[in-house]
Amino acid sequence: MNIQDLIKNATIKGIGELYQVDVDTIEFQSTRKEFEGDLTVVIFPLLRIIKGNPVEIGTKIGEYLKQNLPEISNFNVIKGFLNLVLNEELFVDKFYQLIKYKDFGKVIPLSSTKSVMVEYSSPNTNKPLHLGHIRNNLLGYSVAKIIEASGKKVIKTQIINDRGIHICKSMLAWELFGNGETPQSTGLKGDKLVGNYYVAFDKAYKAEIEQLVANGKTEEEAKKQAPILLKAQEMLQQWEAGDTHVVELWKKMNSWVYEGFNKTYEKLGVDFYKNYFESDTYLLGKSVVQEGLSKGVFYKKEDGSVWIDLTEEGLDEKIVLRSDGTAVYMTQDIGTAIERFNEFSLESLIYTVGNEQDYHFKVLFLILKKLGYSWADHCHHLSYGMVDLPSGKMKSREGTVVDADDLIDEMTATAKEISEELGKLEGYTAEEKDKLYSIIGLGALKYFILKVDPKKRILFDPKESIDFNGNTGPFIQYTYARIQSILRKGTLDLTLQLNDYQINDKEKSLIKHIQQYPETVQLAAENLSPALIANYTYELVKEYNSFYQSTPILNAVTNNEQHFRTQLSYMVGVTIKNAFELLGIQVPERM
RNA sequence: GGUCACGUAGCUCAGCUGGAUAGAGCAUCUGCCUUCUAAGCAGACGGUCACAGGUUCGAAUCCUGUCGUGAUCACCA
Repeated sequence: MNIQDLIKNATIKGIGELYQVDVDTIEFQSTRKEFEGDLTVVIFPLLRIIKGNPVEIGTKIGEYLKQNLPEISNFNVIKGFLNLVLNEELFVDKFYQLIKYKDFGKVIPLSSTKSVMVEYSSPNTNKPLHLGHIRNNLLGYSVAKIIEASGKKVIKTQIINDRGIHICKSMLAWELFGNGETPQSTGLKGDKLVGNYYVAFDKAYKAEIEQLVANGKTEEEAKKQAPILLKAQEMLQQWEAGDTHVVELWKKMNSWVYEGFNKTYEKLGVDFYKNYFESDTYLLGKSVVQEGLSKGVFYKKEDGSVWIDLTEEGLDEKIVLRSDGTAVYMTQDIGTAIERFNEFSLESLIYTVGNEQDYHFKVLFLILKKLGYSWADHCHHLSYGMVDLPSGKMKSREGTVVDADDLIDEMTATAKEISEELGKLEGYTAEEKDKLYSIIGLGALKYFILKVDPKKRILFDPKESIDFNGNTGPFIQYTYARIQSILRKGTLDLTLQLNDYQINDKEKSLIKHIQQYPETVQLAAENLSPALIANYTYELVKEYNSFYQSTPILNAVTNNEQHFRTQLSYMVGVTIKNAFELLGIQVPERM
């Protein structure tokens, strides 16, 4: 049990004894720095149960606790706040408990055999990944890690949108203008090559529209009648009919794309346990719709299309099956969700998808619930804001996207530039340096994105690139590297327990922070927010740096101080490493 | 127009279930490298928490309304 819980229980018991009342909720918080004390009891809420003056009540409780609990060495009352000063030995004891705990930061797995599925990335196969996907991937991956650390099994997955009109556009353009180009013949990454043809299609399409408009068509007509679009639509029909030539081409071009995606995923450091393909799932859900129809959850319109009426829930009517009997996006998602819960023993399912689909998921979960699936309440939409550029929204067709690979390379290059300027890496091989630049560059990028609350939009300015000072990944990595340097130079003995060691305020504060880590992980898992972990780590690092610079160097202090400081540094290092692992960020041994 | 999200320092962001005098970084200014890595530390400057009401011992936090920004309201995905 941690110190806080111990005191909490004792306080509740104490108040019960003192006033002969049942207390269930007591508000605790850690004492603010300006005041003396470690733990604060807020008296005000008690006034509802215990009549009287808050200061008097606080003093009475404080005196009682001081007399009866050896853990409490002193107390003071300011307004309605009872500040408890804890015995310092407690912190030292706690510290040695933490050091010995090998899986520090990880919650012991529950005996539950159920898993949490986290879906993220989910790209289309007609274009390369961009900055928006990066936010999605980092968020999804990190949340998966955090949930894992909170003691649950996690299944990471993506659903690849490998079928539809978009990929047909790329395929058609490749046939028309491609001259048989391949990733091998061009040296381009497969996803880049296919993306280029998507752009080529759009260019040709626009030219045709212009031509048609010049010939007297309205723009709307032109958009629908452009020959190249009609051909793409025809291709989609051929694909659905299983036309050998089209299917072969589709397989070939998609395989190029997957090769390219995998390289990007590898660079980003994300992975998946299972991939779903839309070409396999797009027919799912139709039978469920029939079932729902007979149950009266859905209804059929005159033209044969199937709908659900959600007006009672404050939403509107939503189509679930087209009049020609084919599936829509929603149908497919209903089917896929059911299949996933059947295939795996899932406790919950998390979709990492941008906030432009908030409405879609609200409806999806509601439909699943109406269909009678009790797990519908355990489906979550991990919604995140768009990543905007100073120039406005990213649009792949207009070439205003920030390409994922380019961005990663740029970050690495910036890391290199700054590192060289500082010249700390003399004596390292080129290979070691490159590895480090990549760790730092990616660390900067990942931290920059993850430290922001997922719900909020991010304004990303590629020109200003990313700061390496302040609340950034490299700053934290740097602190970690410095700690490793201390450990290399000093002697670290984790078995040495200094029970009579007198800790100072900064050491105490650091121990409090470290101790708080598992709670932060738990909280982050509940809120699906890596930002909590990121900001926690930054605060720890600030605290550590302040401690570190305010203390004399190691060989100028007593043996005991040396040992304790080395141990404390070690523990901060472990905490940083653990936290960054949950964010998918590597930490360097030196930098 | 309906619905949802967001609005905190010049800029980028924290602020957990309501608690004490609103917190960082960047930028600007002042100190600190013969000392374990100065990608650092200490300090100064900077706020009508969009606005107006309400709930209460107490509101940046909860509720209502207004304004601003964005998303969404397809037989697209």
